[in-house]
Amino acid sequence: MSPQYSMPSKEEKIQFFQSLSKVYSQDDDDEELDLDLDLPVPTNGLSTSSESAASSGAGSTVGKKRLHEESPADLEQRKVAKVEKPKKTAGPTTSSTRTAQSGSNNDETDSDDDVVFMKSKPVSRPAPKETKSDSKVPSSLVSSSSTRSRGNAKRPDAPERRSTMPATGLVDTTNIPRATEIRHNKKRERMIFDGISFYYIPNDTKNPVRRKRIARLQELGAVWADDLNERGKTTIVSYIFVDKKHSWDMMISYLKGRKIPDAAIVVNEEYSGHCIEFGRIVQPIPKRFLVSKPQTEADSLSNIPSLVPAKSNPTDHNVSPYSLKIKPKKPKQPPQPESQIPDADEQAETPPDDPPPKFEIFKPVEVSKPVDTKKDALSDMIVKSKRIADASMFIEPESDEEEVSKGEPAFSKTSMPGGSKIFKFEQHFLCNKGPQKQSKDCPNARTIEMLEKLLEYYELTGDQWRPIAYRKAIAALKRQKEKVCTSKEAKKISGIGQRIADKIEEIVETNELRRLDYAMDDPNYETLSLFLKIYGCGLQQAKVWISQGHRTIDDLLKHAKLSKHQRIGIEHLDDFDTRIPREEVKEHGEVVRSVLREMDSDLSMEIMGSYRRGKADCGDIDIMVTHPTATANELHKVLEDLLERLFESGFLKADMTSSRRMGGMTMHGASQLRPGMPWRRLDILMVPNECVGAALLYFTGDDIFNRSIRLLARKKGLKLNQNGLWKGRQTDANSKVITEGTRVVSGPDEKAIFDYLGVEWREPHERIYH
DNA sequence: TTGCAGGTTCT
DNA sequence: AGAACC
DNA sequence: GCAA
Ligand SMILES: O=c1ccn([C@H]2C[C@H](O)[C@@H](COP(=O)(O)OP(=O)(O)OP(=O)(O)O)O2)c(=O)[nH]1
Ligand SMILES: [Mg+2]
Repeated sequence: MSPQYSMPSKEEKIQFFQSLSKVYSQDDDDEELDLDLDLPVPTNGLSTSSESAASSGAGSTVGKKRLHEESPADLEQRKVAKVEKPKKTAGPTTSSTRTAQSGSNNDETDSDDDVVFMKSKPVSRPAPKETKSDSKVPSSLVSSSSTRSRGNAKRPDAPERRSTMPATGLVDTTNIPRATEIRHNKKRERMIFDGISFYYIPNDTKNPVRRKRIARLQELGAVWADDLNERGKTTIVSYIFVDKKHSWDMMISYLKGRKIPDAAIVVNEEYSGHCIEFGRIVQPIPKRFLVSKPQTEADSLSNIPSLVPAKSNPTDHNVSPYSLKIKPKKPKQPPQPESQIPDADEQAETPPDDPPPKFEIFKPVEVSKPVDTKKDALSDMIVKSKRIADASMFIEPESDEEEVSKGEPAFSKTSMPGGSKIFKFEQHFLCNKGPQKQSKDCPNARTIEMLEKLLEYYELTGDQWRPIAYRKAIAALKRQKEKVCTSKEAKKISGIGQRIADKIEEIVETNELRRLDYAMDDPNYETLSLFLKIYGCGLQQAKVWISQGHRTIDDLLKHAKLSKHQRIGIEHLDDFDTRIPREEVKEHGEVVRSVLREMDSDLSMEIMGSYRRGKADCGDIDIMVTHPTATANELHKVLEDLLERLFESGFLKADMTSSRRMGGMTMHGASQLRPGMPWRRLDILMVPNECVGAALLYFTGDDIFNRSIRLLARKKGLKLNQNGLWKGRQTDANSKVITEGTRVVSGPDEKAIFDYLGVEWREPHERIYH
């Protein structure tokens, strides 16, 4: 192994935000960029479609990710988060000024939150230099790339620990600093909004992000007005913030005839964050922040087009205008590592709050990795695991950890190839954990809910591993029968380490998580979440679109370059983002089954995926087609034939695997039961008989279970894939076979695989780990 | 410090 | 080769 | 982020 050199410049990575803000920055020397990207800025009414799109699905969940599969809790909170509509229900607050907390209509969820970052550091243009006092710390965001253009990026310093003030519902006027006499708030931030008052459209805190923004405005000195012109009162609104997805017209109707003060400046919701970044109130860039009355229909529409002018980038736009560092080489295998500098500064600073990893535009430039490590490491691991298995034969279970669970507890009988039995070693795998209870009555429901939000956030981050760690931790927590209250208790649970344990304790004690507040504050959070719901759009693509200035689905339709999948994904954003009732899944399956029957009576099929695991609703329809004797080649032809028939019947609406190469055995498309019904994602897999057992295992999932049991196989020196369980099989990073190896288990029996691996059999419905 | 599943398809 | 997805 |  070649250890040390592998630590290249992780700091090369640039925080997404940071780069974005740079792009946008109106700062001195950025002119050219501005031109280049010409950010469109949403705000106006062109976001219509995005609105519907956004509201249709989960408000804040990240689509695709197979994380939580819908729990009542999820729905609940989405509902809350979703409320948007410009209904004019500005609560009848009595006082003329409000606080985000008090105004919150639905705050039982989280009582208060104050976000504070950038504490003492004078935000205003920190000297470009990055106090490099210490070598190691890459200082969260800025640092590394800071050199380029000035570092005006947000530089969240260690957030000050905030006194956990309950601020119970009350109005808590303490939050409303008296303008004149206060220079800094308790967090010692400059009160940049001192003396201004603002009104929000809509003027409530139903939306969590909006609430956050309002709270920030207040923290920095602004006064939240109850009405536009507090008649006879002192407050005269100086700024009107129009929240995302609200157009000028919506604002007018929201105001119901009330007049906009002449002096008021109407800006979009991003403006406040922009000022905070700069550390002072800056002149709003018209195109970016000002919301104005559309001249004429035509005009308003044509305004936007400038967006992606014929400019450069249509295709490979290198994303940031600032050609960031770009990835040097990054040769091999791990396409993208990611996890990044975990802690470094994070924990170094204030333990409680983490560092805000913001979104990064580029992947970390991983540098070369020791290629050879893999083998060595692997063999080491195998050796080690063997040793452990032997040695620990009699150790009792106690701590189980890792992954897959083979169900067995301490003594299992299953015989192994080598005559070994299941021991502690295997128990470490998740598989072993029993099925989890339903989220409903779980004593840790609230904790889980919060951690899931954080998980969602980390997924937007691009970190490859942290989200997995969170999923495992959450899964472990779900399996607990008792409420976990302290970090000490939490840490005992396998899959939960110090960091998450601390968060659990914080959640239990304060019912909130500072890290989360911080995360939600990210201005691109929502846009990123929205784009990621599009089938065919992943994190990288979403970042590119955002860096190009796109903010709504409409922007994408009008100006972005879309792949075939993405186009379909956008057209059916709502459909694909909606889970399918079990009954409907079955109907789709029956359609396929009947067609298969016409083709060859020996063909059979099974509905796999979450359906087979017994879920009440599924994200898609997974179908496996088998034949007792057909060869792969024949199956391929069967698939072509099947698709043609399905297409003709009008059932199959799209084939996103169209250029299926010869020999293709899979199909990914969309089907529709009857006209008018939603399109559903349909996945078909043709499986030759000798692969059926492994395919059953694979296609039943869930994915975490698969990874777990595969890791176990690996630790036993075997390889498990959808075609079988192998010994001596080697593949390259690209999964091209290097050494065939021999298939140790083949055939239609999935149980044989469990047996060979020494994993206790688990029914499909017990294979859920997320 | 290091690994974290293994594969397919499209661009 | 990278990205998205199973 | 967790665990070895
Ligand atoms: O990264 C992955 C994704 C999926 N699978 C397997 C397990 C999964 O059960 C099956 C089908 O994938 P799908 O994405 O349809 O997941 P699901 O389990 O069926 O859940 P959903 O209800 O979201 O469709 O493919 C993996 O092995 N690895
Ligand atoms: Mg599925």
